[in-house]
Amino acid sequence: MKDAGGGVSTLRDSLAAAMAGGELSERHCEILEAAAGLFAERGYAATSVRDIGEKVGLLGGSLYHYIKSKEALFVRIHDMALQVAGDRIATAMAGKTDPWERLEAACVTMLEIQLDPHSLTMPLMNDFASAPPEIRERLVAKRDAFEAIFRELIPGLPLDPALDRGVYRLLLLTLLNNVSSWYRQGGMSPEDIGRQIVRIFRHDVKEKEGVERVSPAR
Amino acid sequence: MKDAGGGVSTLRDSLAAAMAGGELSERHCEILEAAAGLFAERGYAATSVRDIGEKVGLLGGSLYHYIKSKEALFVRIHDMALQVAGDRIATAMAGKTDPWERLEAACVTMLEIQLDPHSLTMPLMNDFASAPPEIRERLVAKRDAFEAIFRELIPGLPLDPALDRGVYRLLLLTLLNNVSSWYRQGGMSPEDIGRQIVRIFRHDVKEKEGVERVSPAR
DNA sequence: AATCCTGTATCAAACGATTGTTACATTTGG
DNA sequence: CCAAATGTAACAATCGTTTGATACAGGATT
Repeated sequence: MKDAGGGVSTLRDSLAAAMAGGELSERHCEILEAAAGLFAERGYAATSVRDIGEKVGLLGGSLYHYIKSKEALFVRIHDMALQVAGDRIATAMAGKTDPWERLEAACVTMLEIQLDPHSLTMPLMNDFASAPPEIRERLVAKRDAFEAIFRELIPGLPLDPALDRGVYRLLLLTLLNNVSSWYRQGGMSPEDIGRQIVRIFRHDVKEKEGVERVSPAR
Repeated sequence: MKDAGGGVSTLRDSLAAAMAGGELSERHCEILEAAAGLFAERGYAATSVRDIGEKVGLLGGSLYHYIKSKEALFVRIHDMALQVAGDRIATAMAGKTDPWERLEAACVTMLEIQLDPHSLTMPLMNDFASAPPEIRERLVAKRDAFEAIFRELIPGLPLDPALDRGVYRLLLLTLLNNVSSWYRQGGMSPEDIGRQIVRIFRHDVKEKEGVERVSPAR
């Protein structure tokens, strides 16, 4: 797999790195990871601190020597997940120049992250609903920053002008964020699904006849 | 009596009809409607019975002369919303024969339902996560039945064979179900968005030249 | 070597708040 | 005056969180 420079490719990797750097104890890692899984699985409101504790073999109250609050824990996980995802997508796109290829790389990578059962991270990108309004603000802001990747990617596409680029971007992101709701292992691979999505979303501008155009790769 | 040809078009209408039919008291209606709004807004786990009571001007406990339990309330709302949506989409498609037109009618109608601030209904179609596992089963089953509309619609499309019809359907439904997460009033209309979606998803099979093709035998 | 000290990690138990729910009393309208 | 509608008040459970005690490690002191 791609291991570019710093090579952080999953939440777990990121946690391991932070651990090696001495910023995080092993237990701290376990807790973040367990919490990430539960939040992703059942949502913020439906996940109790005691649930998280049980998953790492601690009492609920014992977690508070590692976390400041449940909210802070959630926010932290969310931030880390976005960071990891952003980095990984960026490195996946690096090198590619063809706009559609770049888009495909971004989509496939995003799906690989979200659908990897071991990375248990990003499904919480859509859990804003059950989170307290105060932290929701923060989450939305961070996610918007993350989505800047796509905001920069899409203007470069030779897209059929009949399509509104604004909704186009929103629809694509909506899709990438929610495939996790029906994806089951054993069927199509994240890569296959990503390619299908790009195939659906690929509508090249119609080339006018008589206009020379060096067509990119294909 | 619900006449499929005539006019149940929102959850509120459906409630009004049930009220007129004597099946539901007015208060009962208010409660269902308020609950629908809150469930849609914050999810199942993050909505308390007292919240619902407050919205209709009652104490939490007082609701229990109208509902059996919070779970039953949720299931009921979910079922009604699906019923209403199914009926409305069916009537919107009635009459149309062209496959793409039928698809567009279904998509636009689905979005109109989900994005209508007065119908406050269907966003809970994706709130399975925070609902107790027992009722989740039931919800999934009902939703699958609802989605049969699309399962029947898509085989009729003259679709580019490079696209897998299975994921195609899933992706389309994912989109329709989640536009509500970013839709804000004042921008594009639900109809506009629906049309954009169909435009993106429209990939006709390439007709081979010289091959006569009559309407698909079936 | 035995003792003390300090800090971390964990548990046990409880706090007050909130949850879904119920039993009973009270109001209200016909 | 009765029945439906609503309030009052509490139940046990669970929530996030805090407190205080306990166990155990290593380093410093005696």
